[in-house]
Amino acid sequence: MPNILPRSFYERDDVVQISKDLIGKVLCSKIDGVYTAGVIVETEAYNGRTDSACHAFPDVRTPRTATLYGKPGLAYVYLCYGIHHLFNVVTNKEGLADAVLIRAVEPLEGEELMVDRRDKKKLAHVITNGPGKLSQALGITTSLNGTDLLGDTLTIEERNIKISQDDIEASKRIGVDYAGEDANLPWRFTLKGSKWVSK
DNA sequence: CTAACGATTCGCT
DNA sequence: GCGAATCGTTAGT
Repeated sequence: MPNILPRSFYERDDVVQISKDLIGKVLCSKIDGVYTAGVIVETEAYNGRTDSACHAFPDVRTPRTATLYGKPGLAYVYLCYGIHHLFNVVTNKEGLADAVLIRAVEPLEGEELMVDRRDKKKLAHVITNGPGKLSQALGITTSLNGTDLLGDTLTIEERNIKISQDDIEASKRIGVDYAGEDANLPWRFTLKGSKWVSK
């Protein structure tokens, strides 16, 4: 029996804390009947009310951001640069647009399928060390936007991988320079020493 | 309806 | 290191 994280995990009001807690958890996908999974090693926090790097800032509802305002534990997937599917987890209470971007995972199950989806020959860090890359490796596309992570297509599970708080490193977020002051917030979290994080 | 642009990646120099 | 690829979303005409 998989140990799926409960809704209450996502419903907490501190999106930064949730981002840290997600390091070491396992992201699983079952697409077209095939299963892949990876350990989350890199995340970023986005706050819809105080953070100008967030799509929903300053608390604007648009067709795209509707998912961010949905209930905690939903997947928010959107297309970036017309090419890349980026995967986020919706957190906080319904009506509050907070989310955690998953930026990198360490392949755990279905490695061959991930390599295949990425059109590569063998397993290497380039397979999943970026938000667009891991989405492709796990088979995540915008058609999964709004999927409940407590269902059976996409889940995040606790597999008792021990992560010490000392092993989590905070740094500036990537690719959000346009956000001015908020671009300097130390809201990116990586697993220290992991070769699977993005550069 | 039109135009500008992005929470990126990849290939070439 | 630099620039193109590529298209949905958004805001403005």
